[in-house]
Amino acid sequence: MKIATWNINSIRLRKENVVRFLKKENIDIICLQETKTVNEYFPTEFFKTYGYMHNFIRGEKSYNGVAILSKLPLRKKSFHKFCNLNDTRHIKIELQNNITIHNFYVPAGGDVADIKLNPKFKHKIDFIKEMISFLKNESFQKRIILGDFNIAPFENDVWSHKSLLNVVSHTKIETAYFEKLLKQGIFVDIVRKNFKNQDKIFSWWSYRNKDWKKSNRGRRLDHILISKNILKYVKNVKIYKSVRDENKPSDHIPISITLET
DNA sequence: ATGGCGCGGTCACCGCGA
Repeated sequence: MKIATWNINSIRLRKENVVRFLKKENIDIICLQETKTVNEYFPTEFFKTYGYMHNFIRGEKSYNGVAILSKLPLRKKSFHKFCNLNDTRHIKIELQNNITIHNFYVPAGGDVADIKLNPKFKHKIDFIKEMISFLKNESFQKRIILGDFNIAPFENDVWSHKSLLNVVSHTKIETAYFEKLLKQGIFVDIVRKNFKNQDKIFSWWSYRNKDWKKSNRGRRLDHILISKNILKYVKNVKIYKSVRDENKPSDHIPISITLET
């Protein structure tokens, strides 16, 4: 079973890119973020023609939006309204093998890393705090927590640790909460675990660089965390850097894990 | 030190991303 996560930055604009990736990599379940459309405009039927018969889609106009498209049956579809808002930043599904998947789109947090000065940063911090308590309260499930967390947690998850310490996504406030999430949820950062600590790993490169590959000012903002009780099922982890080179790409790239249950 | 680009939409400017 191969599961991927990808911040697609508009599903309507990039549905062909998604299909190309799904076919090439033989993905069973794709979890998308920033779909940026209401459910009625989501290309649900289009993905069914490629075998993704099962889905859980939760979108809104223009902003946010999460979706899970699957070849395998989904059961117990649900979502939680984080920060008591109606924005579309979370869905949860359960598979027939009892593994649950949470798909998250965490708020970006604006420019100023101060909850008193910047309501967007406060929203981000409140969201993560609630994520920690929400996930802690789900007991003893086999879980995969994935999506765009908008946090680059470790030194080699950014192109320059020094330059980004005061930049939202890599501040100590955020990275400490990420580590708290791992600890309290008893989660493994399976992507980081598959690399050496000193390896630079990125999942996002800004559109604003002339040559993203040459400047390589990336960050690892997208994550796949797994509960420790399914660590033994993990057979492979992949990051698809070449996808950033496609025509009209998303600024994020997909990541996948392969499980044998 | 700043700005760079790209998305959707009350659509040519604006809010937002990070």
